[in-house]
Amino acid sequence: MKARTRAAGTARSRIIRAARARFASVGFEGASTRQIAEDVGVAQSLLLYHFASKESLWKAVMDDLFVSARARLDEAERASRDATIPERLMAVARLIVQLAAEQPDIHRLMTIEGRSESDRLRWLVERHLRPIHEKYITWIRRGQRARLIRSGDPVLLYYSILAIAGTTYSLAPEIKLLTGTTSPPAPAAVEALIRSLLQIETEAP
Amino acid sequence: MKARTRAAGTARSRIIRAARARFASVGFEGASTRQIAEDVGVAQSLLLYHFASKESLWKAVMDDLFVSARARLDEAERASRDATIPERLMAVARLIVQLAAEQPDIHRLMTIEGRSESDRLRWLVERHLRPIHEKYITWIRRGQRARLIRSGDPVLLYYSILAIAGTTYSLAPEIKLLTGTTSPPAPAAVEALIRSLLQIETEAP
DNA sequence: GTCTTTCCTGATCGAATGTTCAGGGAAACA
DNA sequence: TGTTTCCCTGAACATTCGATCAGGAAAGAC
Repeated sequence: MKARTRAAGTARSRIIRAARARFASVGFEGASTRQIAEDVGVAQSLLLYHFASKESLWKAVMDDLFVSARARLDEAERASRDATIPERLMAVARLIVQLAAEQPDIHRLMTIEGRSESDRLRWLVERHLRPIHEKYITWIRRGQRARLIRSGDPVLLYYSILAIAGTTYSLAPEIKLLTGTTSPPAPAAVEALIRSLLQIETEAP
Repeated sequence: MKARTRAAGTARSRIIRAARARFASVGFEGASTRQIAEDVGVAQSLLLYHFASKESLWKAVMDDLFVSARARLDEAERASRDATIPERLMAVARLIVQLAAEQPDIHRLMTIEGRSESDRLRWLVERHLRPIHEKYITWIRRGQRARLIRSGDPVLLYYSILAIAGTTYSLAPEIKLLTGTTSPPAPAAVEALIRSLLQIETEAP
């Protein structure tokens, strides 16, 4: 039956999607494979058939996340190829805000893992984070040399961009409880904030 | 014996300190009472003698954290009583950065809890967050009316301050792995960034 | 048809989870 | 000197954890 094959084919990806949500909300240690399996509606042993271990599942979640994110980042870079460095950086920042708004899980997963020097963090840094981060930190440095971006530690500036973009959407539940606001800020507002932060002049019309 | 009484007196607070570290690094669900007890060097059943349950322990950790934080915030407010609104806000921001640098656990705990609408988050919002946040969001609004602070959603601005101050120090392990830098940015640098964000003019000398 | 491969389930393992409880031992009070 | 109160421990509880394994059902190859 074709439906069987298709259901089997999607089972793996549905597991990844459910696992991402669980890992993002309760962390790696807090998430249970049984819970994830129940979310998907399959047997718990199926998770360990598709992924050798809980840790393998976590890595698969991260790979899935970053493969698509990096593809879109590359696209944003190509599209802004002819712009100035600060505007290229803003193009990337815009996409980061957009990604954070679409999938707040990304920032949640990152902030959960980034706080203790674990083997998982080491894996994540070497496999995904370093290639991305180092490039944009270099961009910031170049923009600063040209006096088009505010001075200061480039790493601090870069992580501030991630922080603003991420927390705005990943802390939506907290903000909702606090203010009653159900709709999060528009990406354009967050982007404008980042522009203030970097002290990048708005382009002349 | 006096030493006995004193050791007993500190046992409770040592448990709170160890629990804070565990909750901050692996989250509520991921932390185990046995692990915490082992960190302190006491029997696991002692935790449930001092605190009725794991959740009570978590609440005690949060109370301990916010009682001292709010005391220092009040002090910062009093010390800047005669300044302008933006400068009062910056005085508070300076303290927030300082707190984040001293105890990155605070931001870790908050970002772990703030991402899912749980009973614990509801408790935290009503008991601690609302009284603090609403006040400063009002300050921002007043500063905006006087055109001394950049326009835009006050809640977004407020959470951006928290985000920059917090992630800078709570993601120290990630940044260390990425850059090799062992010493985190100076609080003054982070404060200057927040000033840019809010577009608050530096005081004339 | 049979054979092989792939996907998936149920039962089960030892270890670890939060919680309960009976009781020990030191200090405080009578 | 008893007696009560307060810290604290060790054993035990049922439940849940990640992981293993035998085997079944479906699809494709021959």
